[in-house]
Amino acid sequence: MPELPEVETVVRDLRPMLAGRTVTGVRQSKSKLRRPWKPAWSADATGARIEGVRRRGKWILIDLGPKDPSPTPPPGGEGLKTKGSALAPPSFLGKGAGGLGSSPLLRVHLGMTGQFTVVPAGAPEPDHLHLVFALDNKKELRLRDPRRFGSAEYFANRNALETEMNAELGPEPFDLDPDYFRGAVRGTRRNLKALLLDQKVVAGVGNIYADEACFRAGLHPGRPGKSLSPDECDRLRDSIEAVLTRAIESRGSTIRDYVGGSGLRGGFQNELAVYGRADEPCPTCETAIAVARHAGRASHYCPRCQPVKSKAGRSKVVKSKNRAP
DNA sequence: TCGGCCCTGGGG
DNA sequence: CCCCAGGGCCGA
Repeated sequence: MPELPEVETVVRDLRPMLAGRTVTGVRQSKSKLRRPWKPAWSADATGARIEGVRRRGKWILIDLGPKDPSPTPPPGGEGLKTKGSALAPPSFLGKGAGGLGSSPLLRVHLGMTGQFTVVPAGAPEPDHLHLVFALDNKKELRLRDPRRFGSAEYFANRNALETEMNAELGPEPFDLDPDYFRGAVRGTRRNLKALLLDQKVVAGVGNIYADEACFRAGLHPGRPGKSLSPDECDRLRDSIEAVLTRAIESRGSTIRDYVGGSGLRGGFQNELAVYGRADEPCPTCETAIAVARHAGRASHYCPRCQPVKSKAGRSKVVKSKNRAP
């Protein structure tokens, strides 16, 4: 479900609702998410003030401040014991010692069907509700995920996690350096679809927007990266940016489960050119949209606007008829 | 590099 | 019943 535009929408929705709030409690369901929320984290997060909400690739990051920011800090400093579970004492690195820059944070991934929303406390509970963060304003932040491919985790050291994530994730699509991108694409025989889905090449693109970007660029998703000209790489880079930007403006695509942070569905599903439109007419030339399998995922493309481009004679001849209109 | 797997639910 | 689905991770 959630690719960059959807995650960005959730983040933008949540930010004003969460910033400055305090987590007053956490509760979880029995069924486990892909990366299980450890019970001890509930105590860690309780009492924390939410400083901000961010996104990195398809990950949601919720920055937490030091616990107990109340106007009357206990003299002993470490006096505050969390209620309930005293398991797994949190071992912070330099936390509280005057802002050493290693505050904790929550990291959430929505997987395929995750929903991360703020609702009034006590609102009817849907099924597949996995985590609930109670807030100090009679609202709660809920993580629901039917397929349970999503995750929520607590990290004591924000900087350490960011370093780790930056080692595993490529650049954000809006910061793509043309030279970097040309090199990443032209330096491999992997096809475009696989490249775009690889979070290490570009962070945040998923199946929907990979197909949409290839369409906008007029490139067949099965093309090997090394077969692209520098110019085609630039076109692809521009297309990625354009598609994601437009999708964010429409609050993402709701194929089935996706909703933003306030529970609203997206709108970009109505503007998709090829994704999910097998056999329907290409918006540009009316040719029936085709589906193929690349990198284990379905690729949707227009056989005419996105030719396989037989360079130097092999492969199939795509051009045959004179014209279609 | 790729297939399989992790899950649940919806559609044919 | 079977197959499919926005993602990521693991091992062959």
